[in-house]
Amino acid sequence: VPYTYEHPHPAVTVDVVVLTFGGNELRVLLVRRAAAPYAGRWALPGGFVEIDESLKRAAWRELREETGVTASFLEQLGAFGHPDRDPRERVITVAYLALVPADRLRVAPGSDARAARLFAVGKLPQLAFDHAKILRRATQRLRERSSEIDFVLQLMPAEFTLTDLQRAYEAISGQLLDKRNFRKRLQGEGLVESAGRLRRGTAHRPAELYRRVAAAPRRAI
Amino acid sequence: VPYTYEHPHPAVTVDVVVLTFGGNELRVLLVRRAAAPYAGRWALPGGFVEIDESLKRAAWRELREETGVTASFLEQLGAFGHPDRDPRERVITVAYLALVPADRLRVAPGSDARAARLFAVGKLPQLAFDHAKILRRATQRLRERSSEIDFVLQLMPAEFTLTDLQRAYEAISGQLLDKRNFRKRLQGEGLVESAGRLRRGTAHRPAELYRRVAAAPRRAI
DNA sequence: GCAAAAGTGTTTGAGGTACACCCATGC
DNA sequence: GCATGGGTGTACCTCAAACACTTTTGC
Repeated sequence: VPYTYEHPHPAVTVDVVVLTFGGNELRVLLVRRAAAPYAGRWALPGGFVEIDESLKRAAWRELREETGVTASFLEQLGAFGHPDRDPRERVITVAYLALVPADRLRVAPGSDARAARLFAVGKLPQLAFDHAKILRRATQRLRERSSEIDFVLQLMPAEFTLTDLQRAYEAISGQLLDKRNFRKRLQGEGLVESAGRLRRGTAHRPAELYRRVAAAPRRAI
Repeated sequence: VPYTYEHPHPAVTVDVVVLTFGGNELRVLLVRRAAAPYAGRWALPGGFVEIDESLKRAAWRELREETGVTASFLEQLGAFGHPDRDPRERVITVAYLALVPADRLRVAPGSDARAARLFAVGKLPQLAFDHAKILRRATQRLRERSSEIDFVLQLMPAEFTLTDLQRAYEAISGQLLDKRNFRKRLQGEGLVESAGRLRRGTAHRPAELYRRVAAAPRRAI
């Protein structure tokens, strides 16, 4: 069934930058393209927006189809619409940033049997389309907002040590922090709480495990 | 000439939130819709993206067509794509924020003879589509970034007094500032310079006029 | 001379930054 | 017992906020 319009219409897609933190570095989820254009290249997961679904819902659906994950955090980065960013036809994409804790991310390619993998943000292969540009925007946004502690907390697994959290901060902001100052800052926020357990099995003093505080208690006036 | 596609394609528009400052309040440029839907309602200036122009260029073109102005500042706010935000067909819009100095804005409706007017952001008529939501996003963005002084400077005319500038700040941020602290802050930035003239004709001591410093001198490392 | 806005420095407090040592565990 | 990262408190410094009086003009 062909669809006809009086004026030319662009196609609209969503692309999702899925970031997580593991192995002491920031990682992004990429899928390998099977079809042309850019067959064989790595790309951000994404796809066409259905005609009756909202943009955010489309991003959420694509994310689930490709990763089986419901992101704890999903925010729009903006629209990218350079006229020849796709060689087939005019395609405008709306990019989203998803933050996913490492332990909730099962990189099992979804319905379409494409390869999917995590890459360290520092060591990327060449990407399809303008996805490198989109990814730069995503990491920039993350850096800008990394001072909001609960932003970075979205990347942490269910239980983590304060040193784990500090490493994530340092990787994102690109600068080293003082351990005592970092912990002092955390105390004031009340966004983490002790899990009451220790991480055993290390060749040194075991670290206390923490978890996110469930519902961010909004401060009253 | 009809255009046909295998899958349904949404229409894509740009809408521009043109903000300026005058009469001691923040103002937005609106146009009155001639045609259905929402005929007679006020709306943000905007229109369809041509098939071979970039999003920013489309925003820039629409802005010029409606106001005859080349904005000194134009930044994307994001995409708005709720499935039934337009009753005709699925329309996804990419919203832009434009900041224009009051003295450069000639509200002369462009080629299409629609009425165009400035409205105080505090006293708006009912708007077409989801434009109220887009406008809220715009003023929020402005507020968030009003701490960057050159952001607010984009709203000022060629020559202004320091009190004018302070009033603009206060209207945007919604809180009153201390005159001496405000001026102290400005000195450190080096973003304004004296125009060497005074604003005469007031019933009190005349104020010194200032202007923006031309090219923002990026600080060296 | 009176009303009205312009212009100008100092003090204080809060928050951020720098910094060093003992502790608990595995091997 | 030694190597390794975990955990803790204080001094200083910088920047933001509070605050009042004199000056210049038009009428």
